[in-house]
Amino acid sequence: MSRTIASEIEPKWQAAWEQAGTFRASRSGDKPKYYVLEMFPYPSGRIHMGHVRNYTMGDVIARYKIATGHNVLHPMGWDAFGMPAENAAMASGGHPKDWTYQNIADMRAQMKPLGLSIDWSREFATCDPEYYGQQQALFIDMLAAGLVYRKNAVVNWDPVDMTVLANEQVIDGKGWRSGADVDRRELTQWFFNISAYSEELLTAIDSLDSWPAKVKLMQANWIGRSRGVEISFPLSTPTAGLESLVCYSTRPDTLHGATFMAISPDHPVAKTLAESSADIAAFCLEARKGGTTEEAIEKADKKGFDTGLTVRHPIWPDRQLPVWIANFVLMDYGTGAIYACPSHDQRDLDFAVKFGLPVVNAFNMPGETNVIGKEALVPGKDVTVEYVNHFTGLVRATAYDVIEASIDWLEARGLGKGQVRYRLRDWGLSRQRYWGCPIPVVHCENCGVVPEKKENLPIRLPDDVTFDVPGNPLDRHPTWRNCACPSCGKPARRETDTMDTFVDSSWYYARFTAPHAATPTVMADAEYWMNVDQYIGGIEHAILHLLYSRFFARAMQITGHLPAKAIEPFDALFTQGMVTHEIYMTRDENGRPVYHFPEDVENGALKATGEKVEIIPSAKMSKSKKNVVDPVSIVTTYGADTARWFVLSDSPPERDVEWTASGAEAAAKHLARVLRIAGEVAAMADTGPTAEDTDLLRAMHKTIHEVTQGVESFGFNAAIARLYGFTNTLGRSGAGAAAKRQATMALAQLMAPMTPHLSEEIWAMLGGEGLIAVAPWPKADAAMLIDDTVTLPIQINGKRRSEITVPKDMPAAEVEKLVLADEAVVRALEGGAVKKLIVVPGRIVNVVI
RNA sequence: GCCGGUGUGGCGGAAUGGUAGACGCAGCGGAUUCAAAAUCCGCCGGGGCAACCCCCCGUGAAGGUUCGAGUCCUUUCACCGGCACCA
Repeated sequence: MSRTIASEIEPKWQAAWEQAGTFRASRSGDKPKYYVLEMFPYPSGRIHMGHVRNYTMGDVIARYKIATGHNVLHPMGWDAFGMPAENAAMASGGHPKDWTYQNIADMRAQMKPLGLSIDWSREFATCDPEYYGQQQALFIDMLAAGLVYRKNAVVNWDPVDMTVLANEQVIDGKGWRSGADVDRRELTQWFFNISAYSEELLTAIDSLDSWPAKVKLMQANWIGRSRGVEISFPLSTPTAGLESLVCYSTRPDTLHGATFMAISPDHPVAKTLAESSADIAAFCLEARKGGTTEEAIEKADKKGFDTGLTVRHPIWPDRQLPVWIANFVLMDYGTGAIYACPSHDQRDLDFAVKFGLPVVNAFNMPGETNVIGKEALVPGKDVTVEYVNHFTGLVRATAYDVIEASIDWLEARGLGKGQVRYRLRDWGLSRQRYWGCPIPVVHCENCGVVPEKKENLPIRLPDDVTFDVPGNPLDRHPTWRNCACPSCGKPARRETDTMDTFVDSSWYYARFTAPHAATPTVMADAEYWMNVDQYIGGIEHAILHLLYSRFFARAMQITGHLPAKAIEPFDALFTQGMVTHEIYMTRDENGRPVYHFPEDVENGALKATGEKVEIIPSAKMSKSKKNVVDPVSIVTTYGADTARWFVLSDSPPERDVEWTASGAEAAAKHLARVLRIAGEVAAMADTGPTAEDTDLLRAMHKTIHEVTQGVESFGFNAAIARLYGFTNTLGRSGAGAAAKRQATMALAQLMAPMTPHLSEEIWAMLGGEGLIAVAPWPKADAAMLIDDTVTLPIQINGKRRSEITVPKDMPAAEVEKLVLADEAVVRALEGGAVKKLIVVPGRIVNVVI
């Protein structure tokens, strides 16, 4: 049966939708628009179960919205630039372009049998010149609007591959590909000034009502607003043209405990001192090393160098604090200099202990001499602290109030300046890579950096490149770099950096509204289709992709490419869980793990040899662990509807779902059963109504109500449970042919978003009009949702002891009488009195004795 | 370290403060069959009872609010996720 569904029914209906243009979106009609979007895939060449789950969820929403009278836009594209294509080219000698487009063709062919309601006419890949040319236009507009700039930045440089590496590509200080020691090199790079929008991006989070709280929190933490104060400490000897060291502190209340200053090895003072001192130069070089990876930071020892300089404490002029260069002070946060208060900051304390610097407890009451041990004293912001604040005089307040009072006190005396700072940095977009969108600027000896003329766009990637030598092929291409200056016309050189691929995915949602336009967007289309009503994707994009997209929506508004209402591009966001699977493992003769594909294992043993396998609990499907199930083989074996039904059924969509062979089998069986029941109903002779008609129709209306609620609230697993229940009812019902036919057609409709092919088949079998894909969603009759009688549980002292069945509108007084006459109640009372009797109409009764 | 989330049968998971365990998987029993597959029917948290009834216990742990708590509050444990030498 499932073979039939897979091989005959599914292709038939896919062809029918295709022919009818069912999912072609157009900006017309008086229906409300609805834009549903799933995060577009990277064309790796194979779809995986995670894709199936993601796109199925979007498809359920899209199909449900079509049925409820919306004009739906549901597009699909390819996030097609990026390193894997270049790596493949380096490994196999092919071309990234061929590799990518072949993968797209393969994946599209794997995706189409899923029966998704996608408007394929809007498909594009970000590596299409038509797309990246418009991205270049956008870049030029952003450059003109001051949203992009160039500056020197310290980057991870792989000297073998001759490229910049992202932090996560540096492992133990070595390049992940080359294994070479990574340098920290200062290069001129392009940046989006996203940090200028820190406050805006932070406060606007509040408006994202239909985003998961978790994602909003992660974004807020990433932006990392902090309130503090800038304080100047006069230097004993002016250095690097500076009279004093400025530091930023969020804890000015601890100023009394300041015992030394620490500056970053990259601080101008440190750099100046390094020029005249080989020791300092050596120290700074050493301190800068250590890499930027997480482990490296975790393990990093405190390193320090006493410069011999001192600064004067701004409040107590008799105190001179030594200035140290310290490896734990970062140049790109705050001012690159800190005053250290070891008593109230763990890092400062660790440093002080290591280098024998004094520790003064700023929170001591007069006369108290509380000594700080190995742990710094750090009160919570809401905790009331009791101590003499040595300058403001506040004695007992929350730490938060003390900090605010300290800032005010310092400001009033001109000693400090209250400040708000953010963790968010500007977004470096330059990549020394071939397979990305060329940055459309030209370097001219006369005119400097000049944006390319828009009529010259797209600046295409040259096809004739080689990957046999490391480095950026654009850099060493014989002719590509040569061009005429757009401003003066003299010979000039192109920028050879390409854009971070996150740029490509930061505006594709807008491009889908007019995917083939000669401008980045068309205002009328954007005005009509934006915003994305429902965006669906993995939690792994909670921060960067979504933050960048929010920034781009603002940038595109400033540059006139999006309407004001699209300032937040995604009205609702849903982050779905992963598809997981058990891992099957044996060990080789050396005890090393050997993993096995699920299809090679049966009943806990290898099919081939019968050797028992170790079963490791379910984890994210991964090729290296071989715990993968190929959607293509599932679709071939069981059909797309089975795969769709299963990935929706077992777990709530935001959680992980474990793929099991028995679960997939069960899904296939169930769908076959529904088809069988429908066949029986279709073949039923009309015998007239029976006594069971009403029961069946009541169940139908309840199911309509509950499934509708489930789909509306992303409760797909609960909706499917209701559909199972209704199928059981239908299968056992002795209702007449007409009622059964009605119930079966409703079942098909309710299942249609999840199992569209099967539903079309049943719809046609029972004489439904047109395609079920466009049939109006069934409505629950409110009157049919309420039974004539209700069964009320009777609790005695809060424990269920009995129940009574009464007419639905029986007055409470009469219910009480019946309850008091109930056998279980009488027995429990033993002739005693009822203390209290609670009747919740239509719900429950509680007898308190 | 800071911020957040989640803990319910053998398993995945249901449950607007109102009958805990819907629905599915696995398991057990039965029907059908020469037999199997497929299908259909039934049972299925733990304990007490010969047994239906019935009684006791049960949503990580301990308290609390309430007629009534998986759900609300306090404390606590475990696991998961995000951020992090961010001053």
